[in-house]
Amino acid sequence: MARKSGSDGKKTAQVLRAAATRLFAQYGYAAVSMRQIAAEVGVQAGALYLYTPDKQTLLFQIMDRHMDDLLTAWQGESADSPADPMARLEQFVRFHIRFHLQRVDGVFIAYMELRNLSKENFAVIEAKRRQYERLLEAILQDGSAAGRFELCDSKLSSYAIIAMLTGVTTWYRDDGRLSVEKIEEIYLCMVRGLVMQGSAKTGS
Amino acid sequence: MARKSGSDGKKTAQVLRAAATRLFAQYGYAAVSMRQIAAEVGVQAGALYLYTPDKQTLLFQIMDRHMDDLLTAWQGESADSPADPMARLEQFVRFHIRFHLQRVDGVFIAYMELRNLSKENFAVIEAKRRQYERLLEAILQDGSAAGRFELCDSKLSSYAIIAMLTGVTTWYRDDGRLSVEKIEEIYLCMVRGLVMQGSAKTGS
DNA sequence: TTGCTATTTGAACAAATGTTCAGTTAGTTT
DNA sequence: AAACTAACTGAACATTTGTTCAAATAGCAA
Repeated sequence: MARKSGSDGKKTAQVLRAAATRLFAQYGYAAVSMRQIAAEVGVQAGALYLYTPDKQTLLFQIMDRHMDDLLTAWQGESADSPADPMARLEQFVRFHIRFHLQRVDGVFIAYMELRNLSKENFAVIEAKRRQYERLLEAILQDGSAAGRFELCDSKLSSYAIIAMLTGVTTWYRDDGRLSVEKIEEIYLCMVRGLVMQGSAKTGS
Repeated sequence: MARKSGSDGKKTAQVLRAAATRLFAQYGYAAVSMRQIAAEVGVQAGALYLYTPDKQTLLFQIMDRHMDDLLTAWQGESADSPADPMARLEQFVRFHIRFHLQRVDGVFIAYMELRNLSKENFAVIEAKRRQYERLLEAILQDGSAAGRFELCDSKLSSYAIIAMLTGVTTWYRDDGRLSVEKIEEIYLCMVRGLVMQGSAKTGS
């Protein structure tokens, strides 16, 4: 019935976002209640409505922030992009794996909870996902036009590469047998093979 | 309060499974109620408990049946497996894409609803998923041992290939620009490049 | 026709849900 | 010290949830 000692709105907002992200990733949006999230934050459910108009907006803002962070981080990363398409592809692959392994919960939600978004919210997130996918597609098309790649199909190659790269988050463990650097190397190796397919044919 | 005219338990059971599969895939297990499933079946919620002990078991049985169908179908498909590892890999890739595109809802649930399974149910499904993944890993290892593949990493190659193949279900449309056959060819091409990566290096 | 079985209805039950808000206390400003 | 604002509590609200089960009807066998 009272304000808690030491309460700080900014701090609570951050704790709320982190708690909601973790619980949505672990159990799923619809399976987690506002009361559960509140308990994790250390407040009552009613207090959450000081920080979010409703549960749907809470989910949307987590996903939207994740996509914005991803696109912004790539913009910074690619500011000094090399000219060589293979080097740019390498830059993208390393970036994708590194960024995603640092935000496994956010990535998980961004891919798993699309169905729980309202139509309008879905459209916003979908547009940003397509924007990110087009980044890779552009790299692939440039490389193909420059004769550096021999793609099986431009669009499907970008779908396939994104799928395999994002798939890393489904099995990666911090204490696993492979470091992030090693995983980057191995996935780079596989992606090179995938985009250089034509050379593989002539080599056999 | 009465039995419906023309009611047939076997038929209702099949309709229930199909309706639950479609609704779980479209909205998610936790977001769909037994009343919604019942409405889709054309009965009241109480009637569902003649066919399933509870909601969790309904989900589990859908996922379990899907995995059983997948493993059984592969067993039939690979009964006359060619000896050449590349041909066997091709067989697997075609099979995976074809099977998954014929059961998009089932596939979706099998991958998306793991979190909603109880511990015991999860263990059962997880074991079958690993069994399927090992099928591909065995093909890759045999090909590598025979000198036909030059893998970047045996285990990660199988993870990456499964991820990209399964990812097809996230964008495929029946009326899209590509036929299932064409998709198979393109993904085969990409998978070949991925497993022949070493040859690509020496070719450059 | 009678008796039995199968299949369903419809309401009940206990519990949980998202959201609201008057009231209370902590922190800040005057 | 007083006044104001911020941050929370706790209960209420309407609704929904999974599940149960007595009763009713349809289908089938004798």
